[in-house]
Amino acid sequence: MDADAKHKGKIIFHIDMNSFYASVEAAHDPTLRGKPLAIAGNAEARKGIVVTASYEARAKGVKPPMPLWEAQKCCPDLLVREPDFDRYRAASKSMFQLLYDITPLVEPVSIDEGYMDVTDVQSGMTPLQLAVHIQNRIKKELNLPCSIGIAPNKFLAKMASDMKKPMGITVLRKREVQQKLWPLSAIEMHGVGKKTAEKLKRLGIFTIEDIAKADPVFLQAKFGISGIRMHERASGIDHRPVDPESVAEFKSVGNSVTLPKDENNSAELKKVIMNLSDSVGRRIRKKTVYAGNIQLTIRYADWKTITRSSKLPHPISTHTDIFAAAWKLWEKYWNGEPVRLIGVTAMDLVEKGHAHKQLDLFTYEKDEKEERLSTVIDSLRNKFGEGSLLKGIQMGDDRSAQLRDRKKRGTSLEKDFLREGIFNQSDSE
DNA sequence: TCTGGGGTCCTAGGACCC
DNA sequence: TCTGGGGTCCTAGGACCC
Repeated sequence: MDADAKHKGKIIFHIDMNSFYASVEAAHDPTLRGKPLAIAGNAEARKGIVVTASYEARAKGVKPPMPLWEAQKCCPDLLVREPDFDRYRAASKSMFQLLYDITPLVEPVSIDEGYMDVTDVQSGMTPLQLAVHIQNRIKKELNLPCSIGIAPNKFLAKMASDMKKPMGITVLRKREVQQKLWPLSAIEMHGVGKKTAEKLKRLGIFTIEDIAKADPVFLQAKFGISGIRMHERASGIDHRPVDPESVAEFKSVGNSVTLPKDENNSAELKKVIMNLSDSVGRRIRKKTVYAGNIQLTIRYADWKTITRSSKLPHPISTHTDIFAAAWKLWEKYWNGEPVRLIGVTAMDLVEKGHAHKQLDLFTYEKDEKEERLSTVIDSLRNKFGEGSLLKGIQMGDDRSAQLRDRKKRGTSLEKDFLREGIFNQSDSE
């Protein structure tokens, strides 16, 4: 790379889908179009929170994450749909596929947003024309609206995509930072939330301009490394590259549930922890990683939340092992009071190939067997759905009885599936 | 009628080791 | 007799984002 190229500015896009879940539902069901729509869980199951609101709903004051009853109060004709994540994942996949058509330098950030580094894209178009082209394709082919920010780095691109919604395209040049960014209040800065904004106010800092003009040493003293970062970002500086690999680098995989009612029945709670362990196990096996650490989250009725984790002697991936670890934490730390939410998270994830390094042969073979059985059961479930096999897994308290049960059900059918080549099918999603 | 579920990153204290 | 000072690992909590 020559000296000129090194100093040449980058061109970064931030693509931000507008009211993504609501827009996907409207694309799917024409009767929802142009109406105030909220995507929210079941209120009876205490999941009645607005996750996404259409712009028509936002105009009436509906704003996630608002309790559904509150949303209905300010918008009586609000249409409500429960989230359909499979549908959103499919739409997301199509959307990113369109972006990959332009360049491989795409970094998905979440289901509905991502960065692109289009510096070296040879399209014969200006960056603005390219953005219009992308926005049009997403609208035409998927019937979904998005906003695009164009800037020399990720932070400014992100701030730019926020400036005009829905269906906006905003260019934010470095030299426009003072005029376009500085007037915004501090909380509008990506990375500054409610708590930090309040603390900034107490320090006499109200706008992004105030942050940029504050002494970075002072900010560091008050906010640590985040203070330095805040100061840089407010000045329009952000050196993070667009990293297409970052999607694959999972740090943790967890599942949690808010229970229909506050629960202190031990048997019920045990079932919940089994289910969570089961689904976390399936998800990490699908990614072919092992967990070196299991974390249990308990939220009590009064909203007080604790997390307890423990590093494992060796990495695990089966339902049985994950449950055993989570249950140990539960027995040690649950204070016996009614519980609102439980979560199980696999952390310290390691690639399959590196997981068994320091194990003796016996443990290794035992693990391989268990894991193979888990994989068989995963396949059976994919094929026949939940239910038939789940019973066997969830009922027994005795671990070896469970294993025998799984083995009996698994191995007899394992051959059939090998014959059908089900293990060679690649996972969708 | 309070307040979902999936994550990442940072901080801070204690244990432990040299 | 009045006791340093790093460095690393582990754990818990909290801020923030979508």
